[in-house]
Amino acid sequence: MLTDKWHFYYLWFAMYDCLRHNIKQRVLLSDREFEEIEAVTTQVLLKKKCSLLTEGTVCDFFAFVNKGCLRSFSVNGKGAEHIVQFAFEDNWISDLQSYIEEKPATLSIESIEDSDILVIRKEDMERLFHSIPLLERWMRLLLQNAYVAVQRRLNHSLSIPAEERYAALLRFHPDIATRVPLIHIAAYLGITPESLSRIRRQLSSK
Amino acid sequence: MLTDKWHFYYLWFAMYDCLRHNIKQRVLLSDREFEEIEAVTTQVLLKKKCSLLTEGTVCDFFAFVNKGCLRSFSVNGKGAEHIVQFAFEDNWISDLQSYIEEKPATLSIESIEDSDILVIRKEDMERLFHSIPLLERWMRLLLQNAYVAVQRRLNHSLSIPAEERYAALLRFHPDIATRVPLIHIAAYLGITPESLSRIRRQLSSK
DNA sequence: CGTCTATTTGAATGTACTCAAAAGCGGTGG
DNA sequence: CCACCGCTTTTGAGTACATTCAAATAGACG
Repeated sequence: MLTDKWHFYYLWFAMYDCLRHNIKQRVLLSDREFEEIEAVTTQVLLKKKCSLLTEGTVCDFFAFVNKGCLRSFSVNGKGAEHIVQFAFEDNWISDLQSYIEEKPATLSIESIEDSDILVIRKEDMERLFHSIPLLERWMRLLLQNAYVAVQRRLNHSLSIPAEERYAALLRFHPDIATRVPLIHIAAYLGITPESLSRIRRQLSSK
Repeated sequence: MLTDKWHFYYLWFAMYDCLRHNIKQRVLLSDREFEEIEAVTTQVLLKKKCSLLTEGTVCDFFAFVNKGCLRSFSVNGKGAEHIVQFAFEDNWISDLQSYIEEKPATLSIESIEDSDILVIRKEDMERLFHSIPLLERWMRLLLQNAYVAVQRRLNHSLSIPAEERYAALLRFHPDIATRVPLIHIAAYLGITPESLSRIRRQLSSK
């Protein structure tokens, strides 16, 4: 999972820039508080197609993507994968259900590209909640956002056809088509790779 | 929306029992704190098929269902309804997106049965967050749950066929088939009423 | 350059949809 | 209390669209 030869280089003071910026969007913390958070983060450098979480183990962490791209997914009885979330730069990813209930994860998390991740363990997170009460609010806001996003996605998956959903996805993430293999986007949209391929042809002929 | 002739009768001390019980599941509050919450709740008695929130108005409240059943739904361009949530007794409902961002709601909320609702307005809620810090945690936990639930539903809607999703819904809410019209359950599952009717026939022949 | 995987294409199949009509059910007023 | 009306649910037939399976092509990587 960890690699020694690697191509992300950070000046010591730049490694947490993205994380700080991300947290600042929701709550205002002091430098000391940021340092407290940074003290409990672990950097994980993942090569493409490496696993950060495997179904069946308890997910005891939150991961922040500094660089690269991860996906969380479940595998059904017939071996088909269903993608719950893509996490690009500046996004958080976890198996919340497993994290909260401390039960074996039903999701797996894997890198799609070589990725640079910051991980915070649950026990550290809980400690942070006590020493930095504002983080409770931060977490609430993060969850609110995540909830609204997944609800919108559910609604769309029920109400609009796959072709439009794909077009909307492209509008929101213009680079997803080049960065993420078609097979994963299909698994995200809930259709077969063949169908998505045909949808692409249709869209490009317009 | 409000009705004068009505068939829910409460002893003064029983009206908030269900609400207290619901909050106690997540955080431990003092009687004084409960009273503070109760002081800002408004009881709303809704007849069947009455509206609590209409698409386009800002949703500035959280509603708790004491008795009865509500649904939140969106209407797409072609007039088709898609149900986001059913809220039975002991459940919360709102248009979180509208509530959070204070923008016009994309959802509507309506009663399915005669219902007894407790409403808390956002401004009061924010005040409560300040005077009862534990409520911040309560809200976080509520959101965590809601998030996990909607994510599971999204995952199921992508990965398992409507027939199994309906069977699972019945296992979780055995009374939904009698309390909620087929047409709404179909709108919840994302299929046509005709298809759900055929699914019912198949299931009952087993 | 060759192998392995991802993507595209084609044809046949099946499932869910639409449209139309009949049956069932609940509520209302005579 | 019963007859009627409107709405919900069921049933049927034809259709459209996504899927499956199979094969060809294109791309990525050592």
